[in-house]
Amino acid sequence: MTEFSGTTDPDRILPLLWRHRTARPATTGRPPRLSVDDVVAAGIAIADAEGLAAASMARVAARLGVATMTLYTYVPSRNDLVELMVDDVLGGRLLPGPGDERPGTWRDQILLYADRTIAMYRAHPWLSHVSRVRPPLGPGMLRESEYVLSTLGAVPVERRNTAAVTITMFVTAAARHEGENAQLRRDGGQSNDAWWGQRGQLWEQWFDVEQHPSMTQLWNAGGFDRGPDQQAADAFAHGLRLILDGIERESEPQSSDTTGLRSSPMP
Amino acid sequence: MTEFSGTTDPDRILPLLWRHRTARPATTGRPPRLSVDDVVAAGIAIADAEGLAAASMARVAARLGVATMTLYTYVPSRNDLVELMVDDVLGGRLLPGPGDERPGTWRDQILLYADRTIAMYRAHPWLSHVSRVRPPLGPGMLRESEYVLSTLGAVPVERRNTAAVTITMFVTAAARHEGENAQLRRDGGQSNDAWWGQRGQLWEQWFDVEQHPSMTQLWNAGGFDRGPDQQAADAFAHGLRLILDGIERESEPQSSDTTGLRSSPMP
DNA sequence: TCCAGTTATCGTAGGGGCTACGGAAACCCT
DNA sequence: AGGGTTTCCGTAGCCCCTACGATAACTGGA
Repeated sequence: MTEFSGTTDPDRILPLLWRHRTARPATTGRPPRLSVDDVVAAGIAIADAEGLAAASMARVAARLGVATMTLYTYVPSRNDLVELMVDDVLGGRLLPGPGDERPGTWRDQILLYADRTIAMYRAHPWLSHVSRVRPPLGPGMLRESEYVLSTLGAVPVERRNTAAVTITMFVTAAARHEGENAQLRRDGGQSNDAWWGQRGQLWEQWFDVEQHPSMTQLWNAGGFDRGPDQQAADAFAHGLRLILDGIERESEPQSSDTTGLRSSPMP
Repeated sequence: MTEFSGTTDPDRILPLLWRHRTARPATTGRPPRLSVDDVVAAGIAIADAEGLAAASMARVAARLGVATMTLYTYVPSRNDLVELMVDDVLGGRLLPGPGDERPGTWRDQILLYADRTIAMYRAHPWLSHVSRVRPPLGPGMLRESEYVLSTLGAVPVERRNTAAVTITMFVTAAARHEGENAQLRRDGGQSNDAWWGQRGQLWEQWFDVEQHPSMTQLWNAGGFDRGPDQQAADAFAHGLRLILDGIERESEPQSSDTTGLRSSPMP
């Protein structure tokens, strides 16, 4: 199940997210053995390998060779540590910023965003455990917002943000699904297909054909022949295409395709 | 953050999900003080009021007036308890089954599904903490699958399941978002808008205008005037409409709207 | 040299959580 | 009344987060 985050103090977490150097590096006092980046990197490494729950304060500290309580010098709480880990990984997609090279059409730009996001959730499945409703307001998250919006210059401003949020929500949901899948596969040592196979008794022993005629009909027609992972992939590709088609259609000023989103590169 | 579930034994959880009465109610031995339904109901009540984490074995047992370990007579583990809670709540939507009355058009049938699902996540925000990649294979979950598929009779069988999964994934993601929102609002005693307001310093102190031209431009054009909750609602309505439009369009045999999905009621 | 002053390190302890194990309790039937 | 069976639950082990306070390590000035 998913951890959420408790309330965090914006006055503490924002400077951390942006790696604010408190005036000068502080010339007095005992010098630190670690940095915030060290702690975040250790947390990510453990979470990547064994899941977010394994990235406990004790485990992270052990990996860094310090006592558990030492971490609290660098990070206010475990929740804040997770938030830092998330923003770090979000930024790790290296989505093109202003001036950077990028694909020519807005569609390919969105597909780049989608691909990198899915890859990110595959590489860091623990991301799926973190809600993104109130995301970390750090450079990684803002870079995503900027990139997605920058691909939608041809959408009228009144509708542009709705389009961006629609795309972001859909892609994030699909990636989260994929990440949950990867995590379950690793933790249980069992693929999704194997999991379903192990539950074959459902159909013979518990499934009621009378109550589920549409499923039965589709089953007999071979509609479930593709495994659950393929189904999810199909649905993602299909849904994204429908959404992009719709946005494109709604952005055409009249009915022709001489202007508007259709294959318009970034200005 | 989100809890996931560990591996569960299908031979134990499936009979529980379907509330298998082990042959006869067992006439010998000490009679039980509770039922599985009691335990599940208590878990749901606590989770509804205080979140999934609060629904610990100790808290559930206390609410039922028994010792903690007593629960393990009814339920193999806390993970299994959560799975039972989920299937119970999924079934609680009471989506129309075969023969039950339902809206006339497939679109309205899908909207019924979407509305009830969102309402479910609002009423039981803890659902957002549970992955639905390997869902509980109980009556509640199957009822959902049957209903969604039953609305798509006009989609060609080869594409029907993809359409169903696309819709389900999108609606579930939106509902999960809404549930996370409700949970954060309750736990932090703070609305989403208030949360953003509290972080106003982001824009003055940390935000880099040079690096985020598209955001800045849209901000100045009033593109962010609607708060985050309204944006999410807009995106959900918009995305669902685009997906349903696309499915409808792809299901029209030719180009006219005399047959196909367009306003075709269930057979 | 030595001593504040300052910052980092971390041991202890308190409050929760899940659940394996095994003994006690409660009931039916003979 | 006694045996068989099922439920009930106290104990204890292991893990997690973090408040608090004592201690260590370093700088700069006297």
